[in-house]
Amino acid sequence: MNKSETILKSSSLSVTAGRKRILDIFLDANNALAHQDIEVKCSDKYDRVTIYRTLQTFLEKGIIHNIPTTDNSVRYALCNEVCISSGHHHDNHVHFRCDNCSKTICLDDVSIPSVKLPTGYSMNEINMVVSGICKTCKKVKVPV
Amino acid sequence: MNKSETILKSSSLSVTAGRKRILDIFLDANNALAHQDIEVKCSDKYDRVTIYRTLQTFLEKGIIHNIPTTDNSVRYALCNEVCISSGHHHDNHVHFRCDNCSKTICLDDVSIPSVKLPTGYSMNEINMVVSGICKTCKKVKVPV
DNA sequence: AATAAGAATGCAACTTTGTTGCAAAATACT
DNA sequence: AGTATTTTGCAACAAAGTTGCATTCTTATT
Repeated sequence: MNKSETILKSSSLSVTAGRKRILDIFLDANNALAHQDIEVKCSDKYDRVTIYRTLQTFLEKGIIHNIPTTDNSVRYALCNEVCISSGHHHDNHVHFRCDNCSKTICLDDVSIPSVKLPTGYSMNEINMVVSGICKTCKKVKVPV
Repeated sequence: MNKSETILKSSSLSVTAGRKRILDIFLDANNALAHQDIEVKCSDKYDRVTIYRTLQTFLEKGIIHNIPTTDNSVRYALCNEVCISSGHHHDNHVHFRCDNCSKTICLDDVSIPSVKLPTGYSMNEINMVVSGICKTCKKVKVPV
């Protein structure tokens, strides 16, 4: 039993070829993916609608989490083990979006600092997205 | 000369009825607005396309800034005075999204704490969105 | 292993959202 | 006021997302 299958079972989801494929795409990716990215990789085999529904299901089960963007293309990334097993989100890490290659990645080791909200506000989730130049692009494009 | 007109002129934009109207909508609003919100309020008078182009222009001129979301509906909010006059963004405040009323607001007084990125990453912008229950909703829905 | 119940998928049709080119209208400049 | 320049609205289109339903696949049970 491979990894994707294990994850699906532990989330009490039925194991289907489509779900395994999409999950594998996430497992292979080293960055967050938009719906479109996934569609490009497997729309020949699986319907667009299936991809929408699968992402929705994965979100609900806490297999993936979404990362807000300012360009109307929400990105999704695998949750870490703790998150998946507990069934709800413990994503307390910062996300990084590269201005050059446009990739979005989870900075699993950088946790979101706490903030104090004004009186009357109660906090549920925090999201933090930093943009800039990523490690890989910095190496390539040596600043003048 | 009213406020919207002043802002447009100081951003060296030609003053048109549509731009004034959209800017007034922002000035009246106490929360961030999605394209859709604006469309609802004035699509009878101004074309959808005009709204898209106007928001784009306002963004470029630094009159508004956008707030990332996880629901594919980017929201826009007025920038503060400093930001508008300087022509580029100094939005260093936290945004709050209420899970109950879905309104997104700028917490102008809460500034985004700094984070240390891993070696090799350089920072450009930071975005922070906190979700939870806002002041107004808290008052209304007394927790059991 | 066969089967039946339930879940997931694909398809079609549709709605909503966003984009582009171009002619008409409005604005700003002198 | 007249003209160059911008902005707008329209039309047509492209892309993104949703819904209902019939078919296929999974899973649990015998």
